[in-house]
Amino acid sequence: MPRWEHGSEERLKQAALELFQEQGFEDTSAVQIAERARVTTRTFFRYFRDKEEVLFADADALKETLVHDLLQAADVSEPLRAVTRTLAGFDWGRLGSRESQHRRNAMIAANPRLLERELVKQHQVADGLGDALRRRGIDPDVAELAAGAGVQVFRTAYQRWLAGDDDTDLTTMIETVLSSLAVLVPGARSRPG
Amino acid sequence: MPRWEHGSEERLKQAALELFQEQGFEDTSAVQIAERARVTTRTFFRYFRDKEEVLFADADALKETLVHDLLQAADVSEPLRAVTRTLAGFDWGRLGSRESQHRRNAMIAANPRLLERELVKQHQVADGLGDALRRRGIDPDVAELAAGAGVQVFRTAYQRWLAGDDDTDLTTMIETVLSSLAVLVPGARSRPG
DNA sequence: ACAGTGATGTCGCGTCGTGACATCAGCTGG
DNA sequence: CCAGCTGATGTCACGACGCGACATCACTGT
Repeated sequence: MPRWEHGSEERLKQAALELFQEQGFEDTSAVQIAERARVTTRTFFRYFRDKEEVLFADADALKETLVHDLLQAADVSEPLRAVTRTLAGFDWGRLGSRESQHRRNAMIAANPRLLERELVKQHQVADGLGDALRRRGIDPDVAELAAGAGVQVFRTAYQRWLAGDDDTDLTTMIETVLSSLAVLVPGARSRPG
Repeated sequence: MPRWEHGSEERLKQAALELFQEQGFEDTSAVQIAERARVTTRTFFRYFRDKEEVLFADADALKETLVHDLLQAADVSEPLRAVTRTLAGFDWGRLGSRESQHRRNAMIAANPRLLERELVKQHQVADGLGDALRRRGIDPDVAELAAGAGVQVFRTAYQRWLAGDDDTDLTTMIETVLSSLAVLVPGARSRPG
């Protein structure tokens, strides 16, 4: 097998993000992206299902990583904590600076179609984590709920971290949000210390 | 203001559901739907944003109802229970027989685009319920988590009810799932009785 | 030199969704 | 009864989307 340059995908992604930044997502067409990357429109759609998918190119790999981490986790006797620990353990800086993640987030929030896609990706992560928990021997219903709630907790913490009013660590943020979940559950008592 | 027949919307909806049933969602075009309803394609898109939206025509009204119910709820001191009670209190039979809801569900599950839309609608319901809780004086973070978790619980219960292996009541199903959530939270003890 | 393979280009097509304007029915005041 | 208004629908044109089918070109190993 030849060592293809595989330059197109990266160039397309780069071109798309630039154009989204310059003129917004809606007002950027696949044709424009392809032109800037010096390929055909057809080629664009070979690499990306649709325009939306460019912004979520890493999501699938991210999911795989998280699932892998959870499968390797030392202790899953408390499923919800195992999930949040897994999410907290990931190096989110790999996805770019907080500033750039913030811009990406704003763009997604501003566009219904992008918001849909984001929810799907999060849902898929939750699904994957739930499946991982089941493979670790957790009861199916509990696994699903733990994964869902865990992702929910993370989402809240992540949004707060993105807002960046204070400089709290993402891990700490997750812990804070998680602890507030305890008061939700009937019969729960707040954690000591 | 004239008493318009307003027949088009209902006819379009009817035609669309028939065609989806007959030949699947993907293989049905807006043109076909419009033809069967004896209107123009343009008219179809005046009533529905897109093909997907036909299957979620009632979702917005449903959300409003649920939000209204939660705002009127007697007791929200336990936010999560308030949410699940609200969801359990709704008359889901209004959305059609369990059989027809099951078919609708299968169709959605089989199509990525429809799945996206469904997640969005559920998310909007959770958003609305979270907002309602906030207006009832619940702490914002707790409100968001309670709404999210509540919808999550409901979704699990609903799926199980749809599957219909046993003939358990939806309300009972919700209660069952909810009780299993308790074991998730660190420091929680299971409910007595 | 040759055939094989994978990325890309080319062409054509049906669908999607919308803006702009025309039309037609019914109602409303004179 | 006419004129004018209003809201639903039709008509037309258009750009964007996404994909199937096939051609082409670069590079590979033998």
